[in-house]
Amino acid sequence: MARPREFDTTEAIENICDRFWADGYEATGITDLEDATGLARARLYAAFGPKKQMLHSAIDFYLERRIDRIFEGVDNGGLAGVANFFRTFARICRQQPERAATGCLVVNSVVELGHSDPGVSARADRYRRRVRGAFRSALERAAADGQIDGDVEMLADLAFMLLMGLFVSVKGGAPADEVQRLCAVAIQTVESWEVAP
Amino acid sequence: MARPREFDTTEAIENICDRFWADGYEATGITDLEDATGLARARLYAAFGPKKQMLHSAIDFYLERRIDRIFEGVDNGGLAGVANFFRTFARICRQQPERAATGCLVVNSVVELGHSDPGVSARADRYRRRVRGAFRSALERAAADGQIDGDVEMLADLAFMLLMGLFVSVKGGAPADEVQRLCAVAIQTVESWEVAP
DNA sequence: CACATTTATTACTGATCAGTCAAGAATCTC
DNA sequence: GAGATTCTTGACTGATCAGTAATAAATGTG
Repeated sequence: MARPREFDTTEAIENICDRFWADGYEATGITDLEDATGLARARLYAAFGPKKQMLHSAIDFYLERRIDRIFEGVDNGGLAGVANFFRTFARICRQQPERAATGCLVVNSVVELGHSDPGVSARADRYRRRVRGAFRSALERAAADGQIDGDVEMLADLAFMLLMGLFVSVKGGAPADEVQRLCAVAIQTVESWEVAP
Repeated sequence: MARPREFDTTEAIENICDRFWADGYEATGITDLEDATGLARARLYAAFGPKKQMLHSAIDFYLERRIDRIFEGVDNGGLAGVANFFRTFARICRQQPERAATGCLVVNSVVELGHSDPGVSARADRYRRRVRGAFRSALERAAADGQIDGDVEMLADLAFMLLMGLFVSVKGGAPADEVQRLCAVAIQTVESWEVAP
């Protein structure tokens, strides 16, 4: 045991996460992270390692504290869980357009860095499995309840692609009405999978 | 009139385009562009302006010589035009996975830079209109021929989101079999829009 | 209290970044 | 051929980049 750390590393990672999320990896300098955390660069390096590793930690935080929490609500929600997810997405785009315009940290990172960084790629894999897995679980439940009768695997892939389409559109600064229209299409599509009772 | 330029600007832009396409905006240095074009930096600046403007020119080239040409084949192709587009996409992912993994220059740029750069945003708008417009034209033709009977606007949005989902997935280094599965889902989805004759 | 260990602070690296400047070379018009 | 104009060349900026070294301060254990 020795001198204790004077700051909360989780809180710092959260701020680092928000910065990378908003500005991207290359465009975010260590100086920006100093501003975001209020910590001198040497403290950041001592606590989190080099910049790439800071991104990895940021993505880990994002997966645990954002993605997991959001998709817990989808896992067992049946068809409504999937539809409500897209409804919530639409509402956030309406109510917090600035926040929505940051898109998704994982999507942003992986599109920026491609498969050049194995650490990011591995986390992108986890992300895809988690998101698609949540849709699949929800749809399996829906199928078990006789709510839908399509190919669950295929519909899960479809929902995943719809979500990626939304992320790209909002991040690309598509006008609000276009985003709402795309959301409506996603919601209608999901709802159309329900068989007549 | 004075001393003529000794190099082909279009050819240079094509090489610049390929570099930005493969590596992204921030990760591409002027030195990389010198390597890609064989031109000294001062010549690049004299011919194309600052780096952001080089990206703009690169995207313009991309829209004209890649996007336009690809989607000319979709515009009047009816439902088969849309389905064949996704089939071609799947084939490229199979035959030229390296090339496919670069995704789409516009999507990459807009996800990396967000709506911070108006020049990129404007080009992203043009891109969305062109791509979605091609899908819509094709589907309108299909509707006129009685091949489909759904809401053309909605289906065009859907096709657009599917394509974005594919771009994100391939760029993110999704395994080949997963990419093929996603492509198959996109193709099946489009084909499912056809009404029984 | 002394020692070992870790963190905090400050200043400082060399490298690389985008972008420029000045001088020479090639082409045009007259 | 003279002069104006543009392009080419190569060296050169200051700024910023990620990352570090050295020292001081704070804790635990003996």
